[in-house]
Amino acid sequence: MTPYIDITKALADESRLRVLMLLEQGELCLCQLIAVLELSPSTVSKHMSILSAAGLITVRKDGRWHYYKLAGRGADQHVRDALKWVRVHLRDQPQIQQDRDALSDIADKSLEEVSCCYR
Amino acid sequence: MTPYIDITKALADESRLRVLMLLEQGELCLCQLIAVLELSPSTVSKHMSILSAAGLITVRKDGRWHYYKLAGRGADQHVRDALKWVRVHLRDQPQIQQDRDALSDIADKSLEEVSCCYR
DNA sequence: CCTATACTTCGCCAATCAACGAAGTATAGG
DNA sequence: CCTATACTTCGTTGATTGGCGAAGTATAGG
Repeated sequence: MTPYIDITKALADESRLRVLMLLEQGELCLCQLIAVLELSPSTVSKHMSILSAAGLITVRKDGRWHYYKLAGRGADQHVRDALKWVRVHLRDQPQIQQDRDALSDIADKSLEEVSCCYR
Repeated sequence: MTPYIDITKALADESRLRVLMLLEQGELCLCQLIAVLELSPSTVSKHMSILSAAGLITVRKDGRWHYYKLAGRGADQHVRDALKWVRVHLRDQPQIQQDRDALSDIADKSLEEVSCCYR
């Protein structure tokens, strides 16, 4: 049952659900998630490793930047169904809308500008 | 987001997932769940209150016996979709099959006989 | 190389959680 | 009433978890 419990545990945290909904907008790099969630780099990084271990997201590393996106076509059906539940049911939550707004404020900026969270 | 997080948290525990799959077989009373899970009455009772608070199950009290069943037609769509994910993806897990076997061993017995777990 | 920087890992802390047994509640049956 | 019993609530304990900052890793750009 471990892979299934990894998924339900990964989903059992508000910050991680917010991340998954943010990734609906497309691939994002860690510093952008940090900027929206307003959590420390180490905390967000840990969240991403939990989501990744559960198979819910994948990582692409391009130089110094790590880009995360939702698991897609290649993922197991139970992963895709779990993501669908999140997508369908959290869609209209105020917090999610607020995060989307915060993300679009960041969208204009360059990653160098966003990653000021490290300084 | 609270009602959604209540659901994901409720699902983020192996014993509770086992309970939900047991309830696929139909309404069960606490002593039967205790017998299959082999956990203490107080622990199982707490699990049931978490599942109930999340809206995943309902309770019917008949005298001394408390019967639990999965939330059905009347439940919110997010609850029903969550239960569907559990049902579809845990169906073939060895632990779940094992629990079903243990339950069918109990099925013949009267509740009075099963509830010996209290003595 | 060397520095700056994007991210990860580690160690710590406070909060939460699953488990239990003991005590409490409620109901069935004398 | 009174007892037995099915379940819940409470208090405790050990384990897990989310958060952070400090230290470590890896890459881009001089």
